[in-house]
Amino acid sequence: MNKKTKKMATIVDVAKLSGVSVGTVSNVLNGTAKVSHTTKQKVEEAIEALNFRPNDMARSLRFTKSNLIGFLAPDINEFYNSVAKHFVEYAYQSGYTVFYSGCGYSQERERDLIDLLLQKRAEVIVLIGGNFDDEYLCDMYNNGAKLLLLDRHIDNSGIPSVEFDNASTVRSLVGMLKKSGHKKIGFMSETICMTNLEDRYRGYVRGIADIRQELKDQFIYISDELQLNKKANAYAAMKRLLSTRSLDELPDVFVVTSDYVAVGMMDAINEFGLRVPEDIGVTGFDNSVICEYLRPPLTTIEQDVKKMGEIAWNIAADMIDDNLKSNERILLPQKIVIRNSTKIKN
Amino acid sequence: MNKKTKKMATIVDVAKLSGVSVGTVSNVLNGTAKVSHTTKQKVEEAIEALNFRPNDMARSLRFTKSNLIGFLAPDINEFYNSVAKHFVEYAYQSGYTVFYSGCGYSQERERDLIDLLLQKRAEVIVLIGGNFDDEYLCDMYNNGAKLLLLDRHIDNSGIPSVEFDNASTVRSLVGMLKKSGHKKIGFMSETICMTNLEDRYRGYVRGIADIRQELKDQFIYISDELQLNKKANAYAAMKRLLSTRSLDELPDVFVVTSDYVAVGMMDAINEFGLRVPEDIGVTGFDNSVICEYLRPPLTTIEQDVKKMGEIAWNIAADMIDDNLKSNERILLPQKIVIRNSTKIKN
DNA sequence: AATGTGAAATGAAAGGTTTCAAAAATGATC
DNA sequence: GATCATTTTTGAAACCTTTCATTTCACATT
Repeated sequence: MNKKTKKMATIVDVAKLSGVSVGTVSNVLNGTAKVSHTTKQKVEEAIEALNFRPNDMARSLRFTKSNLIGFLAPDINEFYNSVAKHFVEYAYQSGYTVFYSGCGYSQERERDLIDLLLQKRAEVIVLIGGNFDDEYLCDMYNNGAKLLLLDRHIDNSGIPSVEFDNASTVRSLVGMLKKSGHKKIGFMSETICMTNLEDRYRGYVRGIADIRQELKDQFIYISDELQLNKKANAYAAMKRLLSTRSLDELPDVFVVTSDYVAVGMMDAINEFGLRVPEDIGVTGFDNSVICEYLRPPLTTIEQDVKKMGEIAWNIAADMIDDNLKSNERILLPQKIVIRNSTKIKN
Repeated sequence: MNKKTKKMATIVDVAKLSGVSVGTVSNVLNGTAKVSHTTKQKVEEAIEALNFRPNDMARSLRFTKSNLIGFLAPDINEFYNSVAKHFVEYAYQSGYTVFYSGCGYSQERERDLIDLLLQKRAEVIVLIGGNFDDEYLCDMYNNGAKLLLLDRHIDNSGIPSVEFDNASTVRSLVGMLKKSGHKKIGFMSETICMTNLEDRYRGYVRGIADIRQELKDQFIYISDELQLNKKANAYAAMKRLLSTRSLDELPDVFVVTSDYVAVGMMDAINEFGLRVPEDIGVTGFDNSVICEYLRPPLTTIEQDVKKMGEIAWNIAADMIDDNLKSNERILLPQKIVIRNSTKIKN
């Protein structure tokens, strides 16, 4: 039994059925002008009878206003979801609809979606994380597109952004690790393809300087294999490290730029019969749900996703009203969550 | 420095700038008719110069086709996200845009969003899980709205659905638990407010019958406090159970309808100095990422979210084409993932 | 030079709304 | 019942596309 597409009633149908003009129907719909009680009733009955709902495309066209916000992430994952969730909440309360989509880490897809959003006349496009095509973005921006960057920025582009203060946080993390008994502090990250990773690395470098140590190449492990499938690839990478080097050639703690990379590393460390944190400590990034359930629980960096969502919306709202005071660049603090995957200060 | 909203160029602007008619511009845009090489070039230059992008609202209006699919979930969480992600992937490949949103567990919000989607003339509205207002849904459906239910169904409504075979799976889970040495099998769930929970409960009842046991009220714990904040509330509930009853008045294993409820329970059990699974075993539902990292790792039910996304899209596509053969109701198998939170058969 | 042909370009209508100036209806007043 | 003031209602224009029946153009044939 097929379900046939029935064309929805239009305002004209409603007008005909209730015997008034379309203008009047529109008026009762939007309360834009006084309508006599009896007329109003007739119209409402007709609307009910025809199950009429105003066509949003026609309305938006008429208003030249889409009420649409785009929210693009490289992927649908825990961190991006939480930010999106809060952002959407605020937007919803202000009567905006958010189109939230991942891009599957494909630059082509990203451009496709931005284009789609531009065609849909999205009023702001929010881009969180990822390695979008900077040049394309600047082009769009200079052509009048309203862009907002989250968890990344583009130097000298004028595009507003909301970020976490990765550099400062990692810098203090290094100091904290030193204080709690770690001697040789390493760094493990996927390829530095985003500004947040740049900042984390910069923070590491500063932190090492703070504690008067030399930056040692062999303590720094950066690889693009960690970009996708973080856990499995980190596991493999760590196994490789452990089998080619002796313990004292290795750091006794790693600052790691992702919780899931940390998880993979811990798996490998355990498999070699070594202990976390006594032999090698590990930290993560994001404070994902798993962190507290790992054995040992993972020391990590918590980011206030709700705050980010809220501030992002405030800026977006200002952009919509052409009310953005300046080319905002906002830095949000992070929080170091100390658990047992690193030595505890004694 | 404010960024002013600049009105985007229209097809008329392009036509003017390139000195041709709008019809011609449209033709080069869509390749709908032959356009001479020189004209085409002129038009393309103008498009480039004006950074023109066709207005999607106007197009959709003209076509009376939105290319939009709604995908509504009660909340943005791991399970719903994964299904949505795969669904979106397929939809994208077919040129459809998916509006994915959570409803914050509010029925009012659900209706609001369905209404919005109807106004946007979404071609299909997919509803996953949750306790949507059945009557409202049936009304909409009978008025011609194209609805697709995921992970739930409505009896005799004719609304197509894709579900997991919860009843069968839980039934065999009970059998398996018995075989591996558990004697007293309990059931813990949030209030049975969705058909998937009903089915899980039904499976439990059948499973108990299979192993020739009586259904015991005191082994069945169903409470609406487990609906939100699952982990924390399950922890509290389990603590209450453990402090008011002796071990032999309690089941020696619980079939639990959610991973996070199981997590909370395990926390409480540990706090009482009891062991999982020796004293009390626990199972979960969904195979969330945390499951394998819990100590002990959690026995749970894995659901093939990719398959569900794929089938859902196929049905949605058929609905769009008025091609749905019958009032489909599809049942997908689940997989029991045995880990150490339950005794292992010896 | 007139005719015929096929290719290219045009322009008005349609899609569903809202707006607003103008028209119509109502009611009060003399 | 004519006039004026007020309240309701109307209907066409506008928003930006696409479509398609016509028109125009360029060129070849007689």
